Amino acid sequence: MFPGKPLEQSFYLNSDVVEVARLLLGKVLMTSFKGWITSGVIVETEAYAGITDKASHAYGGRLTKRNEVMYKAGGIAYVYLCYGIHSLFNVVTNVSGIPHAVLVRGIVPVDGLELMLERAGKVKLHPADGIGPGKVAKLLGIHYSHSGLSLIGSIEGNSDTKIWIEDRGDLVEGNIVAGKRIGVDYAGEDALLPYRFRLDIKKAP
DNA sequence: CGGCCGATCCACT
DNA sequence: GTGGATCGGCCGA
Repeated sequence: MFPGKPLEQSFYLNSDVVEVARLLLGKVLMTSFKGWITSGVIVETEAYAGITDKASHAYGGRLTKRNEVMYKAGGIAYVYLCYGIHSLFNVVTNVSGIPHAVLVRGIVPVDGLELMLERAGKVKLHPADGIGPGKVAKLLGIHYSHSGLSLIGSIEGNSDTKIWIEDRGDLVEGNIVAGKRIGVDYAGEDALLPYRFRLDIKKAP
C-alpha cells in the first residue's frame, strides 16, 4: 500500500547534519496511530548543529530533561513544546553523544488527507496548510509526548504509535533553496548560517 | 520559588 | 502589521 520503506539508521548517523537537512527534502514523513496513517512530503528543514551552534537547544553542551534525547544516536524523534502551544518535530542525527538535530518546518500532505483536515479543523486543504513547524506536527498528529520515539523499522512491530520517514522518489519536484534559519535572532552570528532548506515547488502531488 | 520567554500561529485591524 | 494564546524550561535570587 505504501511502496517506500523506512530510511535506515545509517542515514541518520551521518555526521554532517546540514547534509541530512538537505537530503530530507522530498522524503515522506509518516505517522500511524492505532492504524490511522497520515503523511506528507518534507519541503522545508533546518539544521541545528549541536554544542557549537548558538541556536541549538544543546548549545554549550546544555543537557536537560527536555533535550536529553538529542544526545542519543540518530534515528529518533525530538519533539518539544514551543510557545506553550505548538509541538515541533525534529529528527535526531549523528552518533550517540553528539546532539545534532533537523527541524522539519514544512510538508505537502499526501496520505490520510481527510484525517489531516479534521486535525486542522478545516474543510479544504490549502497548499500553505502544511508550512510551518507547528502545523507539521498538528497535521500529522505528532505531540511532544512522542519525543524519543524511534524512526527506524517502526513500520514493523505492532505499536499503536509509529513515526517514520520513507523515500518514495520525487513526489514533489523543485529547486533547493538555502537561507538563514527563522526565529533564532538571539543566536548572534549563528543566526546567519545558511542552515535552512526548502524546495521551491514546481510540481506538487 | 518567581518570573521571563521561546526553533509559532491565527485572528483581527 | 500586530498582539494574544499558553506552559514547560531555565536562570537568578
